[in-house]
Amino acid sequence: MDPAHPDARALRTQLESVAPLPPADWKALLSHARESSVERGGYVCKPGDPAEALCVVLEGLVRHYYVDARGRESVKAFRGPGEVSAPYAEIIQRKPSRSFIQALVPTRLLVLQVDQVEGLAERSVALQRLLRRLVELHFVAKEQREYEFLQLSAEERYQQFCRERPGHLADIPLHQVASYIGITPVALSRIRARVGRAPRRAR
Amino acid sequence: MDPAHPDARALRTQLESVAPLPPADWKALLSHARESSVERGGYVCKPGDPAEALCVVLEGLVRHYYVDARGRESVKAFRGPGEVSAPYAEIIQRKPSRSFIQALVPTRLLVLQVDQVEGLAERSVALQRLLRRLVELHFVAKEQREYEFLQLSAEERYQQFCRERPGHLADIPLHQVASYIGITPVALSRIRARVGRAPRRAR
DNA sequence: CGGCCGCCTTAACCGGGGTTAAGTTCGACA
DNA sequence: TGTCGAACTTAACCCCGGTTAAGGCGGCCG
Repeated sequence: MDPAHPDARALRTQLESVAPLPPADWKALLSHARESSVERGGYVCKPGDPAEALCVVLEGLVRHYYVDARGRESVKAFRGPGEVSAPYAEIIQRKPSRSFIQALVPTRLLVLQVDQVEGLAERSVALQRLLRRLVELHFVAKEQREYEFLQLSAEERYQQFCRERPGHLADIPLHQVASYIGITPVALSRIRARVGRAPRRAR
Repeated sequence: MDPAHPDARALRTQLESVAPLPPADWKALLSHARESSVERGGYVCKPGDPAEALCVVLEGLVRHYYVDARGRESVKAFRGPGEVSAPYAEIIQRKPSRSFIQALVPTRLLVLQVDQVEGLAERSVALQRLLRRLVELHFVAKEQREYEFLQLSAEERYQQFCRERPGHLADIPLHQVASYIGITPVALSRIRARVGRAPRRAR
C-alpha cells in the first residue's frame, strides 16, 4: 500500500500513539499490506479458516462472533475504523479460526499476513514492542468486559454499550447488541422499554 | 537470585516453553529479581499502590480482586505456582493499582520491577517477544472467561472452575469461588446442593 | 470452658431474565 | 401491488439467582 495514501497516513498516526515505530519498519509493514473490501453481510473470516490474517478496519463496521455446539450465537466484539479485527485468540494459539467476522455495513480493510509481520518483528525491537502494546490494549479491554459481567446488571451493561459505540448504534441490530451484553433480544427489548427507548441516533 | 536455585531452574524451564530466551537475557532478568514472602491473609498489593512489581508465584496461592464503589467485592483471578501475579491492567495503563492481591496460604514470590524489565526489553527482541507471548496468553485466558460468562450457566461455570483448579479447591473459601464465577455465596451453596456436593479434595 | 466470629448452608420471598408465541413494522423483491 | 421474511416488541409463564434472615459448625481467644 502506498505510504502517501490518506488511509496509510491516518493509520500511521494512530500506531504512533500506541508505540513509536521507525520509518523503516513502517515501510516494511506497509509493503506487505493489501486492501480488501467486504459487502454488507459478507464474511472476513469463518470457522475453520486458517487464522493468518491481521486486519485493520479502514472504513465500515464488523462484528466478531461464534456459535457454540448448541447453535447459540455470541457476539464477542464490534470493530470500527482504526481498530484491529482478527481472530486473535486463534492466531495466538495457532489454531484455525473458531469465530465469524462479518461486515455489518460495506467495509474496507487493511490486511496483513501474520507470519510476515512475525518475520519482521523478529528483527525489530520497536515492532515487537508495538505488537506487545497492541495485545496489552486488547487485554485491558477484555478485563473491562470481565468487570462489566462481574459487577454490572444487564441494564447497566446496555447503557455502557450505548456510551461505548454511540456512532455505531444505528448500524447494529438490537439482537446483536443483546448477544454482546449476554442476554436475549426479548430481555433487551424489555430493558429498553423500562429505560425509555434509549437513543438510537437518527441517520 | 541465584540461577542455580531450584526455583530459578524451574522458572527458566517454564519460560522456555513460552518463548526461547537467551542465557544472557535470563541472567540479566534474574539479577534484578528478589524473593519475597507473604503470610496467609497478607497482601502483595492494595488499591493506591503504584503498579510497578511483576511477581511470579513460586509457592502458595494468591487471589486478585477488587471492590467497587458500592463495596461489592469481585474476584478476578487465582494464581498458583509458576503463574504471573500482578495488577496487569494497571501496569499497562501506568496507573496505580485498583486491585487487591492477597495470599490465601503462606506464599513465596519472585518479584521483578516493571521498569527494569522494560529497560532490558528495550535491548532484546527475544525478551520483548517473551513479554508479548505472556500478555497473549493472558489475553487468551480472559477471552476464555468471556466465553464462560456469555455461554455457560452459573452451574457450568462452577464445574468448569473445579476442573481448572483441582489442586487449589481445598484452599479457596467458597464465597471467593462464588465471587469468581459471578454469583453470590448463597447461590453457589444451592448449586452445590443440586450437583451433589461436588469434590472438595480431602487434604 | 464459654463466647465470638467467619464460613457455609438452608429456607422464604421476590424480581430479572429465559422461553415461547403472537403481533407489528418495514424493506426486499417478485 | 402483494407477499415474504427479518427485526423488534409485547405478553404470559417459569426458573434461576439475589436478598434477607436464621441456624449449624468449627476455630480462636479471652
